[in-house]
Amino acid sequence: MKVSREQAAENRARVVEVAGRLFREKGFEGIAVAEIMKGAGLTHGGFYHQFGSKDELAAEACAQVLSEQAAGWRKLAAGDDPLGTLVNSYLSARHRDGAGRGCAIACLVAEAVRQPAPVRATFTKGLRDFIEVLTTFVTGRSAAARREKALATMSGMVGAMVLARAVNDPEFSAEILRAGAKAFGSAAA
Amino acid sequence: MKVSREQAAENRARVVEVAGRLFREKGFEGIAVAEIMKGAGLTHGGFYHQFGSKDELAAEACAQVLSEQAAGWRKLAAGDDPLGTLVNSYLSARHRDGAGRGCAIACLVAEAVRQPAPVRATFTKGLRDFIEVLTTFVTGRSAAARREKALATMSGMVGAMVLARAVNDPEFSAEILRAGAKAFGSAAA
DNA sequence: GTATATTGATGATGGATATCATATAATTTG
DNA sequence: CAAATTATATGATATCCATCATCAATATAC
Repeated sequence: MKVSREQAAENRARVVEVAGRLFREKGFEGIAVAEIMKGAGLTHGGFYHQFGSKDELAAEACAQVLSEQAAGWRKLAAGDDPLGTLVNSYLSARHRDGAGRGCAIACLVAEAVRQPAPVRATFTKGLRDFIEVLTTFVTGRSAAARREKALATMSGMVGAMVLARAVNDPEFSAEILRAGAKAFGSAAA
Repeated sequence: MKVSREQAAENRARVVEVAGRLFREKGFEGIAVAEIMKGAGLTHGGFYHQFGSKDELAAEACAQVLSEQAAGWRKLAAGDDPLGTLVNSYLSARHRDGAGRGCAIACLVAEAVRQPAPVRATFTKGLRDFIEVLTTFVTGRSAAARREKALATMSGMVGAMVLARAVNDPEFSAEILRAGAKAFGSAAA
């Protein structure tokens, strides 16, 4: 059946949104197109009227998620101690346990390597944005030093999060997060 | 056809070894049992006489790879500046481009979350070993401080490696590795 | 209001893959 | 050297999944 333009656009947006959540939760290969459509309240058949392929949806969903995330980070600049705030919220149990609503990079980097070009390009751009924001949050003598610090901080945050998620001992996992927050959360060089 | 006991044991070991390489290169879900067997010069049929399931092989292959890796790290203790040596070799272009022979954690953490219990347990144990070794490489006032530093260093190394691999711009990738090596490679607190 | 276009549903299709039953052949064992 | 054992091969089965052809229904265009 046909549906109004607005309705169709809304449906499409919902597919992208659901895809963003499910890809983060289950990985690119861990979720089927039919499941995503079902999650959006549709059946799998109409998918190819709206998207060229699963990979295309993956790229679009990632772009969406990454840009929202970057916007969220930028907002922190207005507040107090942006770096500490960011790192503490990033390396929180809440973020660890809510992958579907969390950082796309932490969920999907490892798989990104094997994804087609558009997805990799999207990730690269997203990471550049994050680094750019982080550079304004850290302190350092020179611009180069701040950029280095931003890169190391991003690496530390992502690494600590993936490790904390992988480990099957809650106490060990919490320890990883605490150590990361302490090491990466202070703006001083 | 039948084959001598030694031959069979050798074949089995080769399957584990090939699996270790291919899982690291392609991920747990990115490689089929038949491919692994083919890589070991066998056909897929005999697989289930040697292994209970693909997951069982995954756990065994990971355990093998992780323990070899930990042994390699321990050897560095004898040399000069073990931390610097380790971090520089870990965050090298060679390691980035040779996932099949590199750190199993960097290749597979993100997927580990969704793996069955034995695989997760293997990873957790492997990570504990790495942290233990790293703790002896770093400096710090107290044992607790050294352990914190070891955890943060491990997070930083893994994070920098996965980011460097995900990015599709060689220059950006190299920059990530350089910043990581500089930030995490010095034994001082 | 009728015709057309288009969204979404239903249901193939083809490929891939894990797992397993059975066949084959060669090694042990007695 | 014969019999029993067993490692590997062949091939089947069942499931899953991406993609697509076709159909039904209705919103938009004329």
